[in-house]
Amino acid sequence: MRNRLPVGKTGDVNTATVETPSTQDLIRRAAMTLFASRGYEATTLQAVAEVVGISKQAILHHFRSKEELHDAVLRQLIDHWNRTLPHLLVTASATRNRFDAVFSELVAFFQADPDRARLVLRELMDRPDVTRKLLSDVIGPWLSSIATYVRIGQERGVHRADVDPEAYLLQVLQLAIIGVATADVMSAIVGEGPEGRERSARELARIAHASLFSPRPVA
Amino acid sequence: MRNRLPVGKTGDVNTATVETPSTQDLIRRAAMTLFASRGYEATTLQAVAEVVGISKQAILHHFRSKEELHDAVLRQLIDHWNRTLPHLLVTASATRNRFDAVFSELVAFFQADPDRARLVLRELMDRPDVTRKLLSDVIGPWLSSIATYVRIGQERGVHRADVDPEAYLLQVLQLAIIGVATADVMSAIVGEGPEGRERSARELARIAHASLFSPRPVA
DNA sequence: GTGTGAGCTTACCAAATGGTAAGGAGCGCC
DNA sequence: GGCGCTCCTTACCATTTGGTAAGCTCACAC
Repeated sequence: MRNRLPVGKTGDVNTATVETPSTQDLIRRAAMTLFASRGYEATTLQAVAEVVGISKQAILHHFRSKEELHDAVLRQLIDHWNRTLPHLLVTASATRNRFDAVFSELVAFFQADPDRARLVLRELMDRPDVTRKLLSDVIGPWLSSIATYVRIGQERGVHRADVDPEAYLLQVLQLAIIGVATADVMSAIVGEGPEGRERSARELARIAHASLFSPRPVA
Repeated sequence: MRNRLPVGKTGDVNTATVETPSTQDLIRRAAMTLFASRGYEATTLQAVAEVVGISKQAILHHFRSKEELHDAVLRQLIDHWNRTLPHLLVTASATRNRFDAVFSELVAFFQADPDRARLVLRELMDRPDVTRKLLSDVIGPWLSSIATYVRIGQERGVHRADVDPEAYLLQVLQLAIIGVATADVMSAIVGEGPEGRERSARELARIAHASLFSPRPVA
């Protein structure tokens, strides 16, 4: 028997302190990594089990099926997003240069765990119709909130008049996602190792910025 | 027995005329679609066979293994790219507004068959290390050629000085790819049906343009 | 007509997959 | 001590997977 630490009745909400991660958590994390890097179909329960160091059936004890595990992983990602959102928006209103702050937070969210970007991308490709709704719900509020901000900027002449706020934000979001998801491959073309990634990241920020803000009249 | 048309010795280079597609072609096309939409692992030979309307073993008659089929599909895509490249560059030098022409050609290449974008994206995610080399070889020349063009524009002051040409082009390429690959899902958020796609496409072009060209001094 | 060979089919297989059934080990509770 | 519960294991299973073997059939060369 493993994992018989004083962890409370398993299943109750974590009591905030940093505990030894439960087996469920370990499974979720391993599955996340594997789903993200190999895809759902290509990921076997066996592979997840080996990463965690338990038997395949132990997984099926915690999650009734592979699909339920998949759902759990996804829900965790969404939860994380929703928990990060407020912080992101607070950053937005607190800073002078709001947009750059929000944008770097957005990129940071995915860079903090590239599996997030990869997983989102996989979902977009593997289950377009399901993901469409999901994405609408999850990023919809975020989108219209920031879009409003962009529009205000447009009225003030700070933002380019020809920007389509929603479309623009979606493109930026896509860039952030694919940038992180394929960072290893794509940025390697532009330069070896961290240098390439650095250049890619910088250029990404530059593009997002330059295509939003009105050119300063070089007084 | 099927496909016993006057198709010449199978395997010889197509004699240019529009022929009844060979079974090999049909298999390749079906596989392309399935690989692109479901991924390599999730695509079974059985599924390909059903699309084509033959038995699974017929596929294995034409391609020694699933992997060989995969290679064939990829090679076809690369060939197509290489055949389109010259046309793309000719367009570049023939037009006044070179960049916009090249860019729209690039997008058109993927839009002409969204499976191309999806497949590239899959490769990037599923086999990063293999794809890194491949991509370097395939788009390397294209990249440095256009990068040079961007640099010339920079010297003339037409292009923004702070653009990192290679990094910029890669970002734009990524945007084109993901834009097409996830068009259905993402653009649906911005607007229903073709309207959303229209807005997304326009915004994509705008971003690429605005982040490259120097702001016109609004004389 | 008689090979010859490409194109395809039926029959078959070992391996791996997701999932079920049943049972054991350790803990808290009475 | 016995009960019950969670956690996990071994045993097992039907199905599906990519792939092999062998043979049928038609078109064409001779």
